[in-house]
Amino acid sequence: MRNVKPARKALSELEHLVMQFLWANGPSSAEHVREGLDGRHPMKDATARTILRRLEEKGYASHREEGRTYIYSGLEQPENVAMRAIRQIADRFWGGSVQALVAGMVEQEVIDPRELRELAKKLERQQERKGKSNA
Amino acid sequence: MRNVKPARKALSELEHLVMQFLWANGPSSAEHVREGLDGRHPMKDATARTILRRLEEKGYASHREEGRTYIYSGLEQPENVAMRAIRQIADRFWGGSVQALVAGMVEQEVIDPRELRELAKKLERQQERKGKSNA
DNA sequence: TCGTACCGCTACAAGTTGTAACTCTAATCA
DNA sequence: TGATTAGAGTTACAACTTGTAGCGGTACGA
Repeated sequence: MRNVKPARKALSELEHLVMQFLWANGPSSAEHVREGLDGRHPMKDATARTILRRLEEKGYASHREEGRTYIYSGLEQPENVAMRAIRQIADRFWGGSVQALVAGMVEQEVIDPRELRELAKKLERQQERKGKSNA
Repeated sequence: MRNVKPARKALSELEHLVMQFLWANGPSSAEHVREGLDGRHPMKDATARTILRRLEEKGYASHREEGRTYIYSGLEQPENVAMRAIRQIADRFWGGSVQALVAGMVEQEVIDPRELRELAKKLERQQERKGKSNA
């Protein structure tokens, strides 16, 4: 029964957007975030701060103080967060089987099997290299 | 830009559980659902009916009347619903690239590349057979 | 010293979620 | 036929989430 994950609270749309910003731009102040998202989602500075605070509460981000400014950064890599989401889907729809999930993707024509095989081959080679290098 | 999906409302935990029941057991009455989930999630019949009604409102289920009883069934296959979720993840984390998502799965060791290649091969053969049969 | 930048605290309306009572009606049983 | 019952519709409601932000305090720079 795989490691019991703390079922972290899910991210809302806006929280997600902010996380994406943090992931893309690295540690940032609230003002930096607000400014950076101004094109996509304008908001007041107070709003940006609220979102960042909530992200911290939910365990997705943390801050350090730099002078009087809070600099927020993502606690996890996006891949990690994504994988939790994927595993949840596998759990809910295929009793946790990731193989079944991938098979579903092919059946539903979300990915082409030929393409998938090519990709797998490439990834396999990559992993072999990695395996050798840190053996 | 793939067919524009109506961004269907997401399923809550309990709604999901009920959908799983419908998928696993086929068309069912409210009482049947309540009874079937009694071990996992006990609830009153009124609650079961509310959930089923909401599922219908959200477009996940529909009912037909059998005598005075409503028989609910899932409108979509679970695979479809799952795929929407997966695509959303791909969108959010990899700009929509399903390949990148799969690569992420390998990197995060959610699936083994060797295993993936085997699976891909099998699926490819399957698809070829299918292609031939309904050509 | 005074404005400004930035923080914490608090709020709030709208929506979601789980839970269910209450009511009405048609079939059912005595 | 009158009473019971099963199952539907309607309505409610508290807790929580989400987006949005005001307000007040404070430290720092001019």
